[in-house]
Amino acid sequence: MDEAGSCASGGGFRPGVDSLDEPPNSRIFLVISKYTPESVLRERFSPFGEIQDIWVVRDKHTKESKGIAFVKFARSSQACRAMEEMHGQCLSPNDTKPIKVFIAQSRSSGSHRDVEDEELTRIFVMIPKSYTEEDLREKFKVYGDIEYCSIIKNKVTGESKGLGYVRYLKPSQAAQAIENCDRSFRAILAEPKNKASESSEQDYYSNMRQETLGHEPRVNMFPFEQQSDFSSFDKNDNRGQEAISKRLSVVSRVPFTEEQLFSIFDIVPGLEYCEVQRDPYSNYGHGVVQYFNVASAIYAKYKLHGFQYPPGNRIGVSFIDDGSNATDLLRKMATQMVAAQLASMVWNNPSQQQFLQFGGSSGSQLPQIQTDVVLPSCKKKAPPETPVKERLFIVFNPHPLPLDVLEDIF
DNA sequence: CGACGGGACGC
DNA sequence: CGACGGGACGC
Repeated sequence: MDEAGSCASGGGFRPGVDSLDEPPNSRIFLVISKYTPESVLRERFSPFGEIQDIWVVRDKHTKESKGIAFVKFARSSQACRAMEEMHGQCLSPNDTKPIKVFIAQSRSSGSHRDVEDEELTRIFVMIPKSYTEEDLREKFKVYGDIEYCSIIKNKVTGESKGLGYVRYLKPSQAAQAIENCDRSFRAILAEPKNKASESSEQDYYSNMRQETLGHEPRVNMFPFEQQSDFSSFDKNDNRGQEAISKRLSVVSRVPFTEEQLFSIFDIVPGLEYCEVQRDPYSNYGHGVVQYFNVASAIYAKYKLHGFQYPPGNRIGVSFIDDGSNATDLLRKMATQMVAAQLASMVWNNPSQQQFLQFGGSSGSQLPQIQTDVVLPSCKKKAPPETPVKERLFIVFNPHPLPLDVLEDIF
């Protein structure tokens, strides 16, 4: 019997009953080479925790691997850490493609959509009514980097309803909070607030492409006139509890270099500096960028949070609380000032114009698209019949950036 | 007598 | 492109 593999943790795991996803989000879904055997998976994934089951999916008749697998861990935090560290890795030196790792959809859900970090990083807790956001942060910061805390309050009296949210940067941090915080908090993963925007964000990229399809690159015309496009500010608004600052935290499932980070965030004028933070315990890309002013940072956050870089991989952008808490009024003012400031900054900055003209010119400098870039959502790639010259805006070696995406950013 | 269980975000 | 087997039974 395969005792070790299928029945560990004191008889807690019983194949047959639907303990496949107990506790929730403790199983990962892998896209691997067809030639990777189970033994390699066991070897590479056991460091993250107690493996309860490994299953390489095979064709029923030919028994050939379909290049996908499931690994069930005892705890969600183990599965999350395995995902964070192994996504994009090569399991063997002669593998041509890096693997993909996602939290598996629960078997009952029936969906095969990739589970996004958005759904795995926010927890919902019950707290004493006396708690402030700062109290909440103090209690939960031991489990990881908190993006923001919020408390549900009576809208008129302002009194707490004893319910709160904590958003972490990484899924494993939220999972650890749920697993390890005092039971009295009744911590669970929060349901994503807006289901609608979730599905629309899924097509964010392709929608943008459609809007601008057929346009010639307009390197000398910036669509600053249509400033009503700031509707995107509301979409990601965190209801006042996020800190506003010049500093932004950037996370990604795919690691990035300092040069890549710079290239992305230098799109928004006013970038002061950026740095990548090397986390030895995670393969996640993690970085910090700082702008000269709050307005640029706000603009960068709301334009680049959820931005796909490389295509198919969403980066997460959040403010780093530097203590200089901005009030709602300041936030609104800053938001309104952003446009005007940006306009002048762009026009006054020769390198920015040069940057655009360079991108809009010829296809002579097209680099190869790197094959080691993990693209979780391949369906979002440009259709092959589209002329490459019109589709790609090559500034970000090694990752090309579609021009329409750039247009939208500006 | 004596302390369980509940739970959702201003568009 | 890349999503679901195997094994077997108690209040």
